[in-house]
Amino acid sequence: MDDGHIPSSSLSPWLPFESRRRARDEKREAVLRTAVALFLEQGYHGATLNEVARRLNITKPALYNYFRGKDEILYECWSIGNELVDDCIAETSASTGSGLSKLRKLIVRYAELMTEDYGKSLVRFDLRDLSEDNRKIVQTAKRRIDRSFRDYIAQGVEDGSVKPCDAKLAAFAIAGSLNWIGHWFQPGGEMTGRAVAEEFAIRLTEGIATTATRKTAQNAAVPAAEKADKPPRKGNAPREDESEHHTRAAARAAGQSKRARGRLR
Amino acid sequence: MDDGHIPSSSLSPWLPFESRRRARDEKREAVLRTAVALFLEQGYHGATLNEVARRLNITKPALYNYFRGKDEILYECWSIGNELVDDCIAETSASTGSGLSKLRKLIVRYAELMTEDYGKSLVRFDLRDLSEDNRKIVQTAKRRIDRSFRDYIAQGVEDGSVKPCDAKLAAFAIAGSLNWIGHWFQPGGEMTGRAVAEEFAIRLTEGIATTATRKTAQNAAVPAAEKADKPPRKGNAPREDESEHHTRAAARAAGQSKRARGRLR
DNA sequence: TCCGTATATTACCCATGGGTAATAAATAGT
DNA sequence: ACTATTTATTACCCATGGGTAATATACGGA
Repeated sequence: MDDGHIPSSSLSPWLPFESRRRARDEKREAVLRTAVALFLEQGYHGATLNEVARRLNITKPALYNYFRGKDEILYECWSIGNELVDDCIAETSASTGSGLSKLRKLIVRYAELMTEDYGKSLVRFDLRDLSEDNRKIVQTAKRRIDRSFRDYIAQGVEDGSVKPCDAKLAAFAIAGSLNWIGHWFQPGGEMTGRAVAEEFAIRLTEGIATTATRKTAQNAAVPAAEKADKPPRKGNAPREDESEHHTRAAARAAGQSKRARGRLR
Repeated sequence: MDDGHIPSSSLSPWLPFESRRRARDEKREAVLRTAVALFLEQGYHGATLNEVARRLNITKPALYNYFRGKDEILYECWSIGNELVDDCIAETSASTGSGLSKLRKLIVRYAELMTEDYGKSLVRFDLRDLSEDNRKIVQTAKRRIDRSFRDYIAQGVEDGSVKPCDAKLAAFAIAGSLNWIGHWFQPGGEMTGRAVAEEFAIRLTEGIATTATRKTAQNAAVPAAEKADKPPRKGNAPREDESEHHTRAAARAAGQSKRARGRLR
């Protein structure tokens, strides 16, 4: 095909034919930045390592100095996104306030993440393209994220900031809206990622909050806990959560160690 | 690999080695049913035509009697899903009631679709795997779906059944939750597709509805034009949608013609 | 200046799987 | 029964792209 792509020398540590003495990690990250952008642009299967390399002014085999293979690059992209989510969760958990307040904080942060490349990689990449081991790590981490949403909702129900509701379904509904941002948002539109995030934080909690948040008023009349026709479902554990043991620390540690170096000579 | 898959003779018109005299269309549809299931199960790129054929007790080249290639099979799967959505929209548009009422109807139908294979194909398949022409068709259809959501919301704002809000963002939020169902729902869980659909119809409109509707199934919530913030424009009777009935038949017919036969000899 | 290590390049391999040609078997019409 | 048409099979082609081996070049330290 035509090589209509600009070498983008400013983004690549590999200057076309000059001194190449950058640090190793810097190069690794440059590969990932390029890869995640290309994967999002053309799809994992549509993107080739040759193209990744070309955009970095190097050749394909050079990539193997940093990664074991294509699927590992995919995993590393996802892993960075996951670390960013972990940060969101950590910050949110550390904050004080009602369950609703925490939920809103998490929504804002998570939503904004979905407008960025690494955030998108969390929801646009296919688990089945990963190796068995990495797939398990990802699945575990995804459950953890889901659990955070559920926990905040459940917490909100307890402290009265959230109307009684099925935490699981409510979390799915919220996460669905947020994850979808990663599919339709692209920078350069009418709204910034931040604006979308804040709007969503309001919109997605309007339905379940006990307190009105919109100045558009007109709602009022939202009693705290009127209808409890949805009993809490005690002791009916969802079958999908089985191995939640090692969550954050383990996932991160595993990720880090696994992401050590590319080739083992 | 192991061929651990059951021939599922009951689902395939091609009995292992017996009389094969089924009608052509029946076979075409059997291919699509098998393909959509496999694509969802293993991903489009992970699934091979050999495997599709194997599950139907035939061989790969036989598929080419019905389709031009793999990407066309993908498109046809998507196309069936799209017809189902068109039906949802047509039925909803044909109904009378407030914008909110129509929105809820559409949500219920659309959500339930997302729990079925052909519905999932609408949101799980990657547009970039389609040919140029088919991709454009899909994109256009997707915009049409998005427009339906927006229109109902806007209509609801006008007739007072929906709080004033950004119709575009609200539609994205709702569609996101619904589309996400296609990613997490799998039959055999605790809830049926129908139950999820109805719960979502309530939850997703709780935030924007002017009337509180908790757990009253989907009664046609009468807007009750008491809120004078946005006067309900008298003389704006529930828009008499000129019979959309043709939409369904026409779309299906068009679809049929377009996906007439596979090979042109 | 020389050497060892890290990093890049050129030139390959080759498994995979979509797609096709030649051909055989089944089916329908007369 | 004979023939034309449809529909299936066997046996292949081959482009693609991930991955590797051999080798060259740059760098950093003594």
